[in-house]
Amino acid sequence: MSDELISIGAFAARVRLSAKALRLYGRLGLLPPAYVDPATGYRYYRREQVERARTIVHLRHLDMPLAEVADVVALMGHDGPAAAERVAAYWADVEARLAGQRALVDFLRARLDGRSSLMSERYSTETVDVPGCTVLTLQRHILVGELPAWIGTTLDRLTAVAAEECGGVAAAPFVAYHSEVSQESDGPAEVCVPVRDADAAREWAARQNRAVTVREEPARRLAFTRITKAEVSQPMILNAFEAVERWVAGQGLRIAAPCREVYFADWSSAGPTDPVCDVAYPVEVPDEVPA
Amino acid sequence: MSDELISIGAFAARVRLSAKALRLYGRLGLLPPAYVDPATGYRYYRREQVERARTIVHLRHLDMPLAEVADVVALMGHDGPAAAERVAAYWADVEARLAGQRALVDFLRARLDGRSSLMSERYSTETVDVPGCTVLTLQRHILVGELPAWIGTTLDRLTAVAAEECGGVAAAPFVAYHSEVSQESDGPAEVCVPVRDADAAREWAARQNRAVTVREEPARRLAFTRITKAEVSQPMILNAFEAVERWVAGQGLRIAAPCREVYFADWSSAGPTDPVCDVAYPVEVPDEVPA
DNA sequence: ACTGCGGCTTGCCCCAAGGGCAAGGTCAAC
DNA sequence: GTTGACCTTGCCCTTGGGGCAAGCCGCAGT
Repeated sequence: MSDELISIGAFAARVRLSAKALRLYGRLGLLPPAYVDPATGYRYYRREQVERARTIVHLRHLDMPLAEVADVVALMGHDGPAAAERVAAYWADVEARLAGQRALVDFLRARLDGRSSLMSERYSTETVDVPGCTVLTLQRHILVGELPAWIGTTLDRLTAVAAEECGGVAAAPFVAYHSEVSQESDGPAEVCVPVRDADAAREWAARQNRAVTVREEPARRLAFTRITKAEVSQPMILNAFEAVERWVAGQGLRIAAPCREVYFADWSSAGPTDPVCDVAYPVEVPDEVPA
Repeated sequence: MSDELISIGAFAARVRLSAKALRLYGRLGLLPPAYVDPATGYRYYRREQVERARTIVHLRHLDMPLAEVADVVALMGHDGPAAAERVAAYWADVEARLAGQRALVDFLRARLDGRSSLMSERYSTETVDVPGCTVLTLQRHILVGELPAWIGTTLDRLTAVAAEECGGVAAAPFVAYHSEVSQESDGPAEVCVPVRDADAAREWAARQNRAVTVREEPARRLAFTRITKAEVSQPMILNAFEAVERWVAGQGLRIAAPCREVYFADWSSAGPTDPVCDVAYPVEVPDEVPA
């Protein structure tokens, strides 16, 4: 009762796929034909393969990549619940990405509508000169979704190292957004913690042979605006960056280095309306410019 | 103050794009450099272009295709609210697609979990022989999202034509899912309305020169299960199709033609729990098979 | 002025997930 | 035996870039 072979066209119609897609899935081992005529190369399928094919179709309708589809259908054969969980995990990722995109839609609509001109008045900007220092840094390419978590854990780690090995934290830690030239979705971000004992830091870094490096951060003049914990989130924080940038342009100043977020307060003990962070752009100091 | 030219690398860092992407956007006219050195081909941008570039970046983060991004930024210059509305419309489309995918996730998880084996008992399947008839048909490639609306309006139109021009509706209208060989996302669907006066139908169709055609539908033996109005929706209806298919396979029968939905009740007056539709597969009649 | 290094240019090939078409071999019905 | 529908492989096309090579360019140090 199951020994009937179905040609690729008939099978394609049954599972609502194109023959081309079936050939692709066969090549990838995702859904190999039950039998291939060695003389003619004709592919033949069996009725039992319909279920697997339909599952693949459904997963593709969720825009799941074929590589992940392959994992799910491999699981499906012997561990249905695990396969179901894999699908759930995939979809949770999608929903998470979507939450960010939804916020971005609101932000963009407001901006395009011209309503954001009101917002720029909320961000009062001023400048401050900060001395140079030695910083412990960790840099990484990262997507917006993981940024907050990564910043949190990395700040904690580097702060602990600074306290134990480098004479303590010398000033407020900050995150610089380099984005030197390439970016995959969000350019390289760099967590920086100023330390008191530069030599100890360099020694420690040499011993560790890790991604953590030590460098000199020059003295800067920063144009900055202070924001609350609630405002430190995508895409709200973009308003702050834009406001500072507009202010800098309006003052006739020039941006000298990548933008940064300076975390001067303790994150975990702050409430949503407490100021915790300065959104800053280093600007050129006139004296620095050669006459 | 705005006459400073920014090299592509510096500009890329400012707006968090790759130089490659900037070159692409320039070629597409989306964000052409303010100046291109005719001798060296070097591209230079201006600070004023940062806003446009950032908008493009945000729109791309929404996975908006560049062609549509081009429309939005073109609008942005002179009609902000229109641009904002375009973004809103785009996002509404995304959310609509997502609603369907969410339902599909639930369906798939249940199926992979093995919970759907219980469901197959809900669908009691039987067979019925229906006589051949002449049908007025309209066929179209369509995506799942538009299916219900298209079926509704097309059924109404063809039913009206059948009543006025073809001696009336001879039997329950149905929708056949051909999916002959190609499908873009959901294969060709065909709305069929049986008519009493075959000759009048053929004449009418010839006069109309439209997409509506007339054909003979042979006598069929249908394996079917009856579902309620609430169950006629993606992806719930898939359970019914699968149940029928399993029943057919279990009986040792063979599917003879594409599956169909037979609408035997008045759609608009039916409540959610009223049966309105038979989900059916034509099966081979043993006598038809040559000895 | 020379030299080096990093930035910039174009051009080519690569990815997913197939669609479309061409040239040719096969199957099944008449 | 022939026709027409079906199947095969192979090639180029899509979107939105990434990566790399070869070769120019600009700026800083000497």
